[in-house]
Amino acid sequence: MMTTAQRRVSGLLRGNGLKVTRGRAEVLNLFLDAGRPLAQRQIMEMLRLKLDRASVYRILNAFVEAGIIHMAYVDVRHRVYELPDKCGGQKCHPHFSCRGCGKTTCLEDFRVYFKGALAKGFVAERQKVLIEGLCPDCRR
Amino acid sequence: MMTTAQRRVSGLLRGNGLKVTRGRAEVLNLFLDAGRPLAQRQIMEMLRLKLDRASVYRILNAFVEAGIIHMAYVDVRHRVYELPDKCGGQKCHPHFSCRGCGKTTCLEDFRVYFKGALAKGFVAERQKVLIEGLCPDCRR
DNA sequence: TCATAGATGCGACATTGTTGCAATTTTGGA
DNA sequence: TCCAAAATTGCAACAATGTCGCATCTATGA
Repeated sequence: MMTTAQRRVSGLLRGNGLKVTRGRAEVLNLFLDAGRPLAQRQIMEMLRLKLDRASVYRILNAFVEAGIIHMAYVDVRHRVYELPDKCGGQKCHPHFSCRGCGKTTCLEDFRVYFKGALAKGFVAERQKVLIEGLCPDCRR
Repeated sequence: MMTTAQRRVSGLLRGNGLKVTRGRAEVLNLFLDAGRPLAQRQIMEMLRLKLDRASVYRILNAFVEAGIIHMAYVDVRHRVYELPDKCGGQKCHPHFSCRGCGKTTCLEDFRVYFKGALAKGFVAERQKVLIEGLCPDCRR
C-alpha cells in the first residue's frame, strides 16, 4: 500500500523523467519535509549512511537537471539545494545564512534589482545574494 | 636601491605589523598591479611556482587578518581576494563574475539595501552579492 | 517473468584549504 | 657586521568536497 506522501514523491520523480528508486525517494522526502534549503552534508547525516556519498551527489545533480530542486546558494564547500517552489525563474531569491548554526533560510519577499549596475557589454545571467549574520536562536 | 613600488609594499606590510618577506612582497605587488580581485589559483599561476601553495594561503590569511586585503567573494572552491580601497567598512560592494573567462570585476557604484528583508530577530552582519554572466570579451 | 537501460556502491582521483614540523629568513640589538 | 630569537617558509600529510569509471544491482516496460 502506498501512502499519499509516497505517491507524491513517485509522481514528482516519474513526472520529471526519473526512475523511482529508494535513494531518490528518500532524498526527495527530506526536501519535502525540511522546508528549508539543505546541503549535501546535512542530507548525508539525515540519511545516516543509508546512501553512498557519490550517489547523493548524483541524485542531487539529477534533481537539479530535472528542475526538481535548485542549487540555491553556493559557498566555500557548501552548496545548498532547495525546492523551487519559492523561486521565480532563473533568478533565485536571496538567502540568509546563520554563522552560528549554519542553517540557511530564504528571503522570499526580497529581490535585488541590478539594472544599470553593469557596465556596457556585460550580460547578467544569474544573481546570488547571501546575507550572513545571526538567527534569533544563535543571537543571545 | 629600493624602487618607489618596493618602498610602498614594505611600508604597507610593516605598517600592518607584518615582516617584509619575499613572498609577501610578491603577492602584495600582484594585488597592487592587478586592479581587480584575485583568486589563490590565479596568484599561484602569476607567481609560477615561486611560492608554496600553503605559503600563499598563509600569506592571504595574514593579509586578511591585517586588513590589507578583503576576502571579497566566496564561491565553490573559489575565494577571491582584493584590496579594500573600493570597499566601505564591512559591507563589500557586489561583484560580477564572467562564466567565460572566470574573471571577477567590481561593481563599485552598486549597493544592495536589504533593510526590512530580514524577519524579526535576525541580525545581518555581511552581505555577499554576485552577479554571474558574460563580460564583453566572452560575449560574442 | 525477463531483458535492459539506468542507478547504485565502491574505489580512485582532483581540487581546495589547513596543519605540524624542520629548515630558513627577518629583524632588532650588540 | 654579526647573532639570537622569533617568525616565515617548504614539504608532507591530512580533511572535505565533488567527480568519474566500473562492476553489480534494480526498476520498468514488454
